[in-house]
Amino acid sequence: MSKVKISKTKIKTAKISPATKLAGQNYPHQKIETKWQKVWAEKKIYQTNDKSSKPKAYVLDMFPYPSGEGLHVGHILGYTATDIYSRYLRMTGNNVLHPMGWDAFGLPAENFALKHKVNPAVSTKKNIDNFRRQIKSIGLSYDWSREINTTNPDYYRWTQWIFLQLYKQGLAYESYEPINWCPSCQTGLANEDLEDGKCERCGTVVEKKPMRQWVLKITNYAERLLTDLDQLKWPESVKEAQRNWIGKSEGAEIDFPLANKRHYVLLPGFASNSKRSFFPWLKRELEAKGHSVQALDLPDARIPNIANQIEAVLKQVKFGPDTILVGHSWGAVVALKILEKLKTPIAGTILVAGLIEPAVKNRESWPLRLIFNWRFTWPKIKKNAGWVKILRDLKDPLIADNQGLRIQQELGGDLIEFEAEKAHVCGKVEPVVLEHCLEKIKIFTTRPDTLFGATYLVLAPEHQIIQNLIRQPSKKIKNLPAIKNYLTKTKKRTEIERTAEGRDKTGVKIEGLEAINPANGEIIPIYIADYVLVDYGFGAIMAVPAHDQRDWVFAKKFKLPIKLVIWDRQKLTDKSSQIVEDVLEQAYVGEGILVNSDNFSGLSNQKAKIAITKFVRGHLVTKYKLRDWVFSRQRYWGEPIPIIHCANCVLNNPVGRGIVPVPEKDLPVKLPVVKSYAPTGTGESPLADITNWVRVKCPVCGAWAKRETNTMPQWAGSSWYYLRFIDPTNKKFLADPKKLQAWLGAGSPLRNLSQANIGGVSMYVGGVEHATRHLIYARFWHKFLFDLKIAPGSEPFSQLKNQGLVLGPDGRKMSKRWSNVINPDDVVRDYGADSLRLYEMFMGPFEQSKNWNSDNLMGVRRFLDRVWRLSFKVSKTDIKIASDLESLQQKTIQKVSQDIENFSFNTAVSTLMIMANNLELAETISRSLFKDFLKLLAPLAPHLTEELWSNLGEKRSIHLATWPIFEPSKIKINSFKIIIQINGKVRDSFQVEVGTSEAEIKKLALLRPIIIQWTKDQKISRMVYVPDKLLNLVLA
RNA sequence: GGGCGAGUGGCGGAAUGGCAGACGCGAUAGACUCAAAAUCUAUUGAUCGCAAGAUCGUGGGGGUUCAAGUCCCCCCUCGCCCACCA
Repeated sequence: MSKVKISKTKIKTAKISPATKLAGQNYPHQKIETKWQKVWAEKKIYQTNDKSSKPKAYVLDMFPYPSGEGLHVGHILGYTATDIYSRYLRMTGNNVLHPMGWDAFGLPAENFALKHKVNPAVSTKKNIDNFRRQIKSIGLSYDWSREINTTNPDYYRWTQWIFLQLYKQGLAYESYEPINWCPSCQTGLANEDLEDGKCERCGTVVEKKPMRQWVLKITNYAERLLTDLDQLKWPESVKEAQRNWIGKSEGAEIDFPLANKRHYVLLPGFASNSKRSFFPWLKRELEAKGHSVQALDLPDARIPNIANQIEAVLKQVKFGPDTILVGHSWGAVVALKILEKLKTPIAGTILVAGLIEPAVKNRESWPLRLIFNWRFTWPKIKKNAGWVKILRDLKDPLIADNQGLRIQQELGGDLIEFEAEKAHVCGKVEPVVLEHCLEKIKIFTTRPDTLFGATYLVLAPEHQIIQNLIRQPSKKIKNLPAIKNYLTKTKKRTEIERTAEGRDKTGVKIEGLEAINPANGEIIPIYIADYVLVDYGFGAIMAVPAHDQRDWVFAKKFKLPIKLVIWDRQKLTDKSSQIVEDVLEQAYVGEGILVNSDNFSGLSNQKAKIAITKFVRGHLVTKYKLRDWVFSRQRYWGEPIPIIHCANCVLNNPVGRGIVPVPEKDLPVKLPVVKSYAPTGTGESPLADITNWVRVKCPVCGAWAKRETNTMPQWAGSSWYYLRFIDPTNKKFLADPKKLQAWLGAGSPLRNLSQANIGGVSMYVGGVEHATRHLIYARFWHKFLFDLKIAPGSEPFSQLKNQGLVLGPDGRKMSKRWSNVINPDDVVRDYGADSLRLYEMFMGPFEQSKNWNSDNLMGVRRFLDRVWRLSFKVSKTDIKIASDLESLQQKTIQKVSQDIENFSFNTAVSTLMIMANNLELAETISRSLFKDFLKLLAPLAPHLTEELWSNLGEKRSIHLATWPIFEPSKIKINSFKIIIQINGKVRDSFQVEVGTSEAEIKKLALLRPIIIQWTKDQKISRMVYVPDKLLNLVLA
């Protein structure tokens, strides 16, 4: 799960102070540490018992991606913290689940393997062994009986199982949309895998490439992913990052009709004519908008002769680039046949309740089945059709249900499925037909209140209208070369160049195409500009330069009109309507009152949002920046997607596209072991070449079929692993629901959340870099499993902490490039695991980034040596403890407990240092006092404390002992110091007995010589007394 | 451009609005030692002063308060994340 990149050379490590500094009275860390690690493993003292009745706590680290570089000191920071926390919770009487595993599928392992010509399975195993050895060497208290590995078929069987459930719920689908393609890694990537338009792995600039992909519909969960954030005890920055990533914005979708006049040709259906159904109404409506309309009657309507019909149409109609052909039912078939005959393309084609096969419901004897030759020359039709819209009545009693999709497969275009006013779209009035006959540009805006100020439209270069424009150039477009030129330039520009260059706005006007502002009927120009993104909203915006800074800049550059429609209530004057550019120096984006907006002028802009949207028949909608999760990788080292493609099933049911999920009983679909797994670069996974693996009998029809050869992305296995730890060896299910309920169900006091019922891991710790990937993906899968009633709560991780970055001694990120990498193995060897652990905790606040400093490491080692020497001063039997030492002990218990609970490990360490310093002053140390001290230190330095504990004759491990109880009554204070301030400045202090009254203290203070000196000749106007602490004398 | 976080000795860092600098590192001096290391003891924010002590001091500027590192406003610097999202 880590982003650590694989190195090719051996890591150079930074120098740490030589071990010789340790000579003298120090403890033998190597001997002690290996000894106790062995004992703990043999006695299995960290194994978690599901059946225990103690309160449960699930403390989890983000499991590592086992890279070839080995464990990083940054990993250890997080792992040590959770280890201390787990040990503390155990000692305070909780049943703690604290497991570890390996997130081992993914690109880096595969790239590493390719480079070194070993199988990724082999190198991965080697890396895991090394990680495990290193982790064990620092004495972390994981329950190793629960170790999991995402590349193990017993594990990924359930990853595949979850995918199948997603598929069955319609949340996994095939897409052919252009996606991010990394030419170096030769695979598609999700949006989340990009950094600055570059591949997050290798830094190569990604391309947009259309290809077949599996995609997960995470967008269905956008709203829940957003709102449930409020209930999580997570760092605010991570929650904010997710809110940002989901990117909710509320606004309106509004249609801008095109201003150009068209010539509509309407063809009626079988046995019908231009006077029936919606034809007369549609003609009237279109003519009212200024278009010309020919509603034709076809000859021989009841026994159609296609040749005659085509001839009749061609005779009456002059087809040109402004023609829009509308065919209803059989008329749609005639329309296609006419398109076959045309020499030049028309503007667009609308097929209403159309068909292309004699697939008609309940009409076996339909005459056209026999007398018509159902063959079409599709490429010719496609070339001439212009834009295509296919309208299908969802309850059509005649036309077979698959015809809409079949036409789309042949012609492309938009398939609109709706419920007609009358069956088979035969109503006198069919608004959906009219709506799609009229050409318009749909835009999304968060500011419908500014609609009257929309002075032009801007389309993304990839917008459908522009694609159509290029394919079927209308003579009315006067600057086609300039448009083409701009599109080519945009294409060449990378994502980075598009966003860099100080965000200089570029664009080009479409000469000869105009739109109508639906609010005021003004005809406005249309521009193409790459600052509009195709995959957000509708890839088109209305530009309101007066109230949007980007539009402002663009309008200034292209000298477009700027029209003020909102103005500050305070500055509102009679002349507001003339303010515009000469006063405005930039867009006015604030709230205000509408001006220049017809009847809406005078309204507050908030109210106008709804009113204006309603006025232009727009809709209030919510949009999200979150995109669906591109889930295929064209690579070898990942979980195979459990899908079979069956050509035979396509024939039987074209709508199903021949996608057959692998039956659950056949899981796991094992990744085949092969010699060559290099990426092909063709957009196919290397698995495609493994013929005997790809070839498989279709589980539905039995014919030979092909396996899906794409694999899952690296983030699949980590999206549910925390569930598997709960029941890692379950053969029947991903985990026993009862155990899931026990460990993740809501209501555990340790989760300590105000809102109940979200459940989840009690404490989850890992790097902040997973804010928008792992942590969003896992929440998505968890919510999905929650909906399936498998997960017991709606959130996977109720509490999250991010460890800060551990930088090199030079303050730079640890990297072989700077030779500043600290190898934990060296530290463990020279200073011991306890020193390493304690040092990392002592470095600074847990969540802050900090530099490595070997001198400071030496400091904590000295502390441990001091504790070692203290043990020689311990009394044989319990002796009386001095009261001030006892008070200190109680304060230490309280502070260390609090600090561990709050992850303030640095101050916990310093508190223990203070205690040790005080113990050192004593001739002999009370046995019970020292034992309590060892317990407090045990979570932080488990080896040394275990050794000293056993030296005191204890037979049972200190880590199974009970945490000392804080007893405030034992804190005995006889006197305390009162600070005397004069005007807030400290001037004096003195000791007073406990119980001295306020009046007495004031009296004593005024008798002090220093105070007399400071206050002489001056009047004390006020005395502020803070009980037991301070007295402030305020002089007049 | 937006969001989040942070600015405190020579360094890492501590401080429920109540003695700024806990604890540790480093440094200086001393003890031990033939010597070194280790260990122990003392000192260690700056300035002035023989001293007692005084003044200044938590990025900068204002404010609230008897009292501000801490709360409020403005500004500067650094780090991280997101970024033409209409």
